[in-house]
Amino acid sequence: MLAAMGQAEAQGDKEELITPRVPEALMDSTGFLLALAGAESRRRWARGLARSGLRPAHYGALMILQQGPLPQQDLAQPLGIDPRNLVPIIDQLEGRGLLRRQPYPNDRRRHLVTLTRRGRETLRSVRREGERVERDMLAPLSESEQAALRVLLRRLLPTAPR
Amino acid sequence: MLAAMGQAEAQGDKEELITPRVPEALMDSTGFLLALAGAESRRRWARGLARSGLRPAHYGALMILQQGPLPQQDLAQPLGIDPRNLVPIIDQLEGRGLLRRQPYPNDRRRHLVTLTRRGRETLRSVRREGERVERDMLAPLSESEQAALRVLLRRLLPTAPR
DNA sequence: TATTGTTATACTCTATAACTATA
DNA sequence: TATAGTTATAGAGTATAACAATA
Repeated sequence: MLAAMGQAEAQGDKEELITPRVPEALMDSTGFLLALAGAESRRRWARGLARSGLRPAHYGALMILQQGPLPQQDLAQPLGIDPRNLVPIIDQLEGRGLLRRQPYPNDRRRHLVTLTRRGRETLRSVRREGERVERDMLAPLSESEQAALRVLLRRLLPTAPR
Repeated sequence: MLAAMGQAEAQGDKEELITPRVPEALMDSTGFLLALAGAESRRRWARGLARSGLRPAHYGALMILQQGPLPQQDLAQPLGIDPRNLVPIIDQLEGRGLLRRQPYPNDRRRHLVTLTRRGRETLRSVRREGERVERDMLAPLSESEQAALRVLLRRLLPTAPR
């Protein structure tokens, strides 16, 4: 069935000779599907956050800092953001009073990034929106399928090199 | 266990009081995991293709056109690329002689994009590299897990709105 | 010498608006 | 009136190079 569609390069004789087919070639590539689904997820997230004036990277940073203060390196790494690109993100969040750079105890090179009270409040409301976006995106999958997907992705990610 | 880590905002007394923890909050969000894994996949693809002077979008376009000529709209859609952003991609590929714009039979607005012989040859070699990248990226998963992931992603994607 | 945070910069990606030619 | 392709442009994301302060 897949082999049957061949090259189809010679153009025939009828009208509508080209019907847009499902791109089997790409659909068989898990890597490409991942990139596609990731872009889609990012797009939806960006749209959902736009109202609050935040972008996906801001959201990610706030989410992680929820668990406690971190130096910028340790914040950048799990976000998949390069430390130098994180600088303006932190700047913006600090400018809005959602977090603070503080001195790191025994190492004056580092800054300890800490959520402010206002940052925690903002996060709470923005989180609800994030959950809505996620529910929408994952709607085609059943609960158990969503769980399976999450497990697979978690096993996939830790290996990701910088 | 999760609740036990609390806010940890007050700084204590010992050295190394902050240990970079796994970001549980984000790891529970399938949407964010998707975006992360997608970005990683894209990054690896970009690196692997760099030698041939191609980028992920080029690769995707060539892969799809393998199945036969298409008008630009029908090429853009499955790639998740906006038609206007596809224009320069097609330009570049055409400039390298990997494909051609041709007249579309009964509708002079459209261009039928067709792989050239050289395009097919290039694709063959680039494909091998792509498969290597994918193998690397998916290495943490077993064969059957990779298949499961592919199935889930395929079910997830068709709904994706533009 | 190596590491943390930073700047400057360039290139890619994605999106907003609007135009041309065809239908 | 609507659609396919296109242009111009701006903003966000990502990467290359290099630097200052500190370890």
